[in-house]
Amino acid sequence: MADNLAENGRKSARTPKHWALKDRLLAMVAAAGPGGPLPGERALAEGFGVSRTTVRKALTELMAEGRLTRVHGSGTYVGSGKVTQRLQLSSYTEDMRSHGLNPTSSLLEAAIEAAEPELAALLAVPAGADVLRLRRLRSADGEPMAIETSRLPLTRFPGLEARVGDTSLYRVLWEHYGVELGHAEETIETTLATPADAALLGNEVGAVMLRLSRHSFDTDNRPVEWVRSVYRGDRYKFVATLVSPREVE
Amino acid sequence: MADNLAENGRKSARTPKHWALKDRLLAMVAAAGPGGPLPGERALAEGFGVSRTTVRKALTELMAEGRLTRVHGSGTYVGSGKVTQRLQLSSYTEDMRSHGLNPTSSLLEAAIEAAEPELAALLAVPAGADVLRLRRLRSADGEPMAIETSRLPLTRFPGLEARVGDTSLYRVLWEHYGVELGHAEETIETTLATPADAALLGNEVGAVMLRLSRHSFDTDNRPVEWVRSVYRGDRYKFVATLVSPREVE
DNA sequence: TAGTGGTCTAGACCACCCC
DNA sequence: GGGTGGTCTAGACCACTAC
Repeated sequence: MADNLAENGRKSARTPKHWALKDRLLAMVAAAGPGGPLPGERALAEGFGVSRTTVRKALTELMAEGRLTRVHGSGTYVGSGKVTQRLQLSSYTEDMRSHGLNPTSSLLEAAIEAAEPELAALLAVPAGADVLRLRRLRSADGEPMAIETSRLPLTRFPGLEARVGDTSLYRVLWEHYGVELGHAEETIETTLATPADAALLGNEVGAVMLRLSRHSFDTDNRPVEWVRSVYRGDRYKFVATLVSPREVE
Repeated sequence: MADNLAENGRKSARTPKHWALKDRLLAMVAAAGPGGPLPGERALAEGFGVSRTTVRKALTELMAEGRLTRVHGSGTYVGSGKVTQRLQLSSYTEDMRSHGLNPTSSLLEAAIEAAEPELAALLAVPAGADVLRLRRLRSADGEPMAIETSRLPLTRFPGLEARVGDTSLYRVLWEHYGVELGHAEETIETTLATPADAALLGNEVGAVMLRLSRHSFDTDNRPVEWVRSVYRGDRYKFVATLVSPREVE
């Protein structure tokens, strides 16, 4: 068996210099240990006999893989690996705590907007209806991790804008409106950090990100929120439990 | 409310030239229409009055976002957007068909290996036990989309290596071994295309990819397979349905 | 063979951090 | 001020495609 190997040699797996460099850099990463510093880019370029551009390309890739972090005026350091977050109907706070991290969340913005037609359809309100837009910066152990923008229909949750603060949004929904989440549709894709993302997350523009879009429904199947989040691709992975259709019933 | 805006101006959202370029390129994309060609990189550089390096950086980002595809000796073309795949215990084939795409799958490799300790633990077999490794290239409408590597315990499925072919693996498991999948744990994260990935997928080395790792169990809760896949980040997004713990019971 | 994208270089200048 | 990362340039050469 195993010899329809799809033309092994022909489309040769060429290894660019920047890719090969990664192995040598990884050795330095191992030597430096967690959080340890690497030599500067100019020193690396000279040491490896390549251009600084090539070194930077290799470093950028290692950063995207979560092996390194770069701090602008300061230096390049060994990264702290990825955190696994479960895709579930629970709060960010609980989730981080279960990983032994200290989660914080700062409200960047809370504003009322008129629903665009698309958003209106998602939230089952008339176009132009009042919608509360919440924008949060999520951090863990002081490091910015994700930016999350939620939209909720104020027609269903009158006065909600005055009740959002540091407490869990889902708790507010339950205690003040008797609403409990039943299910959600969550989409995951890759995206790149915009200048605004990069400024908030201490990232580079164009850094690899994971974009999640969540459409949540209550136990009566009515839409509750529409959330778009970007998570640092070098710090996060997500895990979901899939069940057989027969098991759900 | 809404004025703990986290120092709006200070960490200024600088917009690099390559990022600004994207808007102008996007206009050309809209004009060219689906599949249409863009001018060559040298022409773009001259036209926009920037270096070819900067043009390439912008093009690379647009490619990562699925707006463009580049073909080596040929040119740059308007991309075809992302396909949404549902995270569920179903076959790739069924999933693609439901999107009106014509899925194909070629077996790159089928080999027997001795289970490393980690893999052995995942498959609940003794270390060193025979494991069948299957490597497939998944395509849709002729375009390579994903590389999938599955490992199954041959101790549980004797003779499986002779039964894998073009039929669905899950069908073989059911018809010959009476095994049906019950649930799976699926992890999603970003990664970059290795030289081998790039050669198979017609990609660039370092292109943004989605890595999925699936650990599948049968209806008796015994592990059935361990699968690692890489999907082109510019072509795929995934969607999962989340249910409240109370609903599952 | 001519044109396209893919890789790499050497060097410049800017923005930021730390002393 | 001196060092670090971030951006950009102009140009060279290679690999691949199309003719």
